Amino acid sequence: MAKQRKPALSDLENKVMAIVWAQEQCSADDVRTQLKGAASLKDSTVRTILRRLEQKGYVTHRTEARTYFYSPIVQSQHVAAEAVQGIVQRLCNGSVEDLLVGLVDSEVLSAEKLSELAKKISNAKAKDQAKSKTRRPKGV
Amino acid sequence: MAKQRKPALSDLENKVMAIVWAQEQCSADDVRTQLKGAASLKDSTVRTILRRLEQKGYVTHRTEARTYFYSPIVQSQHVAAEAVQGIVQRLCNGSVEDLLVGLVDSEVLSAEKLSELAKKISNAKAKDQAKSKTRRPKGV
DNA sequence: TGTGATGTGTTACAGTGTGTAACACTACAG
DNA sequence: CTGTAGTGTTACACACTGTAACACATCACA
Repeated sequence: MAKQRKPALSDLENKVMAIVWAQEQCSADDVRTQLKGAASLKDSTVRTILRRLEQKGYVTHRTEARTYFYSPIVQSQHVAAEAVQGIVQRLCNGSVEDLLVGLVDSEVLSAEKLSELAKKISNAKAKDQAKSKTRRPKGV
Repeated sequence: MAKQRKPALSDLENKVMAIVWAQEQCSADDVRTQLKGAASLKDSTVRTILRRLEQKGYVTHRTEARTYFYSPIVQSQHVAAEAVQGIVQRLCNGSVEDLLVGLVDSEVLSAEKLSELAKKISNAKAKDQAKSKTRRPKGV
C-alpha cells in the first residue's frame, strides 16, 4: 500500500528525472550535459535540483570516488500511475471509468486503441503470470 | 485541437471547481456554503478563488440581479484528459500504452477491469455514433 | 429619497515552491 | 603540497496560493 504521496515534481525537476530515468544512473555532470539542449545551467544549479529530488524521495545516490551517481528510486510509470490516481480522485469522482471515457471523448485515445491496448496488456499479464513460477516480474 | 493548456489548478481551486462542476451553476455564496464542510473561508476569499478560476479560463459567469452565477467552461473529464496527456508526455515517453501498463502494474487498475471498461466504452461509442444522425453528442 | 443589506472590485500580504547560483570546503592526482 | 574536480551550504528573487480587509455599487424598503 504505502503510496506515500511524494511531493510533486516541478518542470525542471521533471526534466532532470527524465534524464535520470533514461539512464538509470548518472552524475550531476551527466545531467547538466544532457540538459544543455534545453537550458544551460550552472552545475551547482543542477546539483541543487538533484539534491531536492533526493529529499523528495525520487532518487538516491551512490558515491564512487567522490562522485555522486544518482539513480531513480521510483519508476516513471509508477509516478505516472500515482499522478493518474490523483487525477481520478480529484477530477473523476474516483472513477477510472470516467477518466477513460474522458480520454476517449477528448480524443486523447481512440476507443479502438483503448481496446487494443487493453487486450495487449491482458495477454502480457497472462503470460507474465504463467512465467511467474520462475521469474518474479512484479514481486517486491 | 486548441487544447490551450490552462494553468494548473491548486488544491483549493480544485475543491471549488468540484463544487462548480457538481452543480453546473452556482453563486459565490453557494460555493462558500458547500465548502464549509472542509474549511471555513471568508466570502471574499471564495470570490477571489472564483475570480482566479475565471482568469484561468475554467469558469465563466453570468450576472443575474447583481449576483454572479458561475458555471464551468470546461468539463472535469476534459481537464482530467489534458492532465493525463501531460503525464503521458512527461512520464511515459508519450506512450499511452506505457501509462496503462503502469496503471496495471501499480494496481491502480486491474487488467480485467481495463478490458471490461474498454469493451464498455467501445460499445457505448458505437451506439453513440449510430445515434449521431439525430443527436450530436460530441460535435463542437 | 436616504439607508441598510448584499454582493462585487481592488488590493495586499505572508508562506512556500522553484529556478538560479555563488562561495566555501574536501580530497585525490601528480 | 597544490590544483582540480566534485560536494555542501546558503541565498535570493519571483510566482503562486491561501487568506482576507476594505471600498464601492445597487436594490429594497422605509
